[in-house]
Amino acid sequence: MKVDVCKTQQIHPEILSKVMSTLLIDEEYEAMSMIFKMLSDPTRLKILSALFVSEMCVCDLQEVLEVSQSAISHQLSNLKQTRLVKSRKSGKNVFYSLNDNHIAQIFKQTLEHVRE
Amino acid sequence: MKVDVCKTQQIHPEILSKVMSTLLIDEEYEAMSMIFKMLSDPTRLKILSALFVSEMCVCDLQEVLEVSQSAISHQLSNLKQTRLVKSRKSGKNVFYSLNDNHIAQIFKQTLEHVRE
DNA sequence: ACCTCATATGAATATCTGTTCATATATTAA
DNA sequence: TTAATATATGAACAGATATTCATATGAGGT
Repeated sequence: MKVDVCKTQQIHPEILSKVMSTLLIDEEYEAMSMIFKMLSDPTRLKILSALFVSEMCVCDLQEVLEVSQSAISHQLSNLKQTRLVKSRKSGKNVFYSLNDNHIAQIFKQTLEHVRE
Repeated sequence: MKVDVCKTQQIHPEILSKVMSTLLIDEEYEAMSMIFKMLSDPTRLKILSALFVSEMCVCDLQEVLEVSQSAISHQLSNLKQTRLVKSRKSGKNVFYSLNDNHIAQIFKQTLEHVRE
């Protein structure tokens, strides 16, 4: 049985120590991956990019996206739980809006990349 | 059976048209979500943040991360297929490095957000 | 040629994710 | 109160994903 361990160990000690010293703590990687996960679905991306323009109620979002009301509600729930959006009630409607300044920048930067 | 369609339609026509005109094409959302998906896993994030510092061979990466060689190889393969990293062979080693300038910026921006 | 080390890869598996369907809740109008 | 609209939500299901395990490939060293 082959053991899954690098035998040589530390082929490049200088690089290793340099890299080790710049690594983040696990909690930071977890937190970042959570945000990226929220951005990794086209439906949620569309919702967010709509909200960049204006706050919107679910019904309006339904007109803009081509997705069922239920699917939109579920995704809004995800976005809210991770604090990317917030909501306010007004009569029968619930209006959602961005809860995060950084997201638009991250979005923009990635769009630039994609368009290259 | 309840039909999943908003009856009122266009509660806020001004907002709707404004939002519609700024929406991207589906291919762009797909492409962006692909990139974010690559950033949405802690193992891949660690790999990328190590590569920000220096190119590295798989064996070195294994020292830095606490993940099996196989898992690292699989993830490097994913990162390579989506063009986030590139590789070069040197003897028994394969060195991986970043293939994308934007990624570091996106990473940095998200880290700032997380640390707020 | 043989052995060893570094890396890759296919299959299997467990977990996670997004959508749908059905239904619940809540607000307003009649 | 009853009906209708807007939104939320739980369960079920299909598809995606990350890891592991076993093994394959490939390059050097002896």
